[in-house]
Amino acid sequence: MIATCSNKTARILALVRLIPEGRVASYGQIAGYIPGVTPRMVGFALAGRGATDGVPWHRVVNAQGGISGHAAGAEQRRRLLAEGVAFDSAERIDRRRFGWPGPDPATLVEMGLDPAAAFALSHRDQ
DNA sequence: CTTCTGACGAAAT
DNA sequence: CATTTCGCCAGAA
Repeated sequence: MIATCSNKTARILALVRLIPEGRVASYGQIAGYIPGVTPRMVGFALAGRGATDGVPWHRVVNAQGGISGHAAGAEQRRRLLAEGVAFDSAERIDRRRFGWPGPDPATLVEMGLDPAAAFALSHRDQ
């Protein structure tokens, strides 16, 4: 039950929390599910709170499937490898294999979000 | 109250 | 492929 999601930050974290083990999502992808939220806000949400509390922050990478230059980058990479996520020679993750398809439409509705957004999102990426 | 700053993305050029 | 521009939350000092 996800209530009191007035804050965009809370919704972002809630969404990140849904990413299953062995899969990754991009900042932009997460932002895409929540109207009014930009990829930057996703980054801010994770950085500002040190969201290590039940939130799999390491499963959020940039649009290129890589880890941006941040302090916990090394640990992030290590955690992903431990989950079976592979990096190519350019230190990038193949989103066709490890990318998170997104949450179930029902879950989005439950969170007060629009499933159509997810549809548009999956339609965009290639 | 103000100012600073912090894990990004996409389109245009 | 490199560089620029805009988008505009939230917590700390």
